[in-house]
Amino acid sequence: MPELPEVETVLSGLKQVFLNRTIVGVKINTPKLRNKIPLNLAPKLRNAKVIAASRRAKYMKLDLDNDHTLVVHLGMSGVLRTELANAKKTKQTHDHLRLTLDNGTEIVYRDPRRFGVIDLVKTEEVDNSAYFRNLGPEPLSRKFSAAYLQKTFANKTVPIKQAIMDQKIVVGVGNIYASESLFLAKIDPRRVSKTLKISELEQLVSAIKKVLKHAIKEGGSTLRDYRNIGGERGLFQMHFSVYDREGKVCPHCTCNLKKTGGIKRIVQGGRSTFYCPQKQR
DNA sequence: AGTGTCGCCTGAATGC
DNA sequence: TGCATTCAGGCGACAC
Repeated sequence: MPELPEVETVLSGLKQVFLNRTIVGVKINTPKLRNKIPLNLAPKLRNAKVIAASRRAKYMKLDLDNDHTLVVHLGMSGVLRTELANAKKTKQTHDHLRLTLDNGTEIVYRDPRRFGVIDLVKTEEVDNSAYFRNLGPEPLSRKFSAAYLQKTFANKTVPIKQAIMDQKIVVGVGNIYASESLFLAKIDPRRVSKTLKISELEQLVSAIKKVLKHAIKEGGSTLRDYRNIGGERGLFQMHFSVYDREGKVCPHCTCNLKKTGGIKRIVQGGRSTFYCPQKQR
């Protein structure tokens, strides 16, 4: 669920409450997420101070002052949020982890579908861990360029929509932003990756960067579960051109909706794709 | 090696 | 109203 813009938004909130704070309390309610929360998590977190926080792909990394790094992935339905110590509690059915900081702030990890990850890795080993070892470049870095995609796509027969969601090719782009970026780049999501011309790859790279930056500015997209650390919704869903808009017109549309049927929904790799057959070729 | 399918989980929306 | 079915933003394990 949460893609790069949502994770980036959560991270910036986490930095504000977490950095240079010491964890004084750890409570694990459900150890079984995508992986099991490790047994040494609670003792290692207790009395540790968070000295740095960063994002890689859709993962957050919280570096502690004891040479360990807390790795967090929100999966499909994960929410991290702060609660004041005495605030009225909402239902806690899926609150899997609860951290208490030295100023009384509580941070709760809630994840109904339990596809998320909470793990603890030695800081010096984290970038070589299974989570990070095989990831492609960050989409907002210079390494993610048309030339890079041209090389990477040389023999790729998968549809372009699936290729840009492949975290080995480029990280952070999930189902929503893949559809939105392809619309902005005017590229049909079904196109075989290796058939894209360099000019199209340039459009695509620039569209992905633009869409992600815009979404970060809007605090991400909230369809259902996603919230930032203060419990607020993202706003980028107001700016969707095609995602979740089957049968509607796309922005600046001049076609006859009755004739064309508007935005189309198809399934690729088991996931919904939305696109405009008139504008995307 | 590259590609396609399945399953992990729960909850909300939809259909009968 | 109640029950069954479908779908959801991710990702890794498989089989071919």
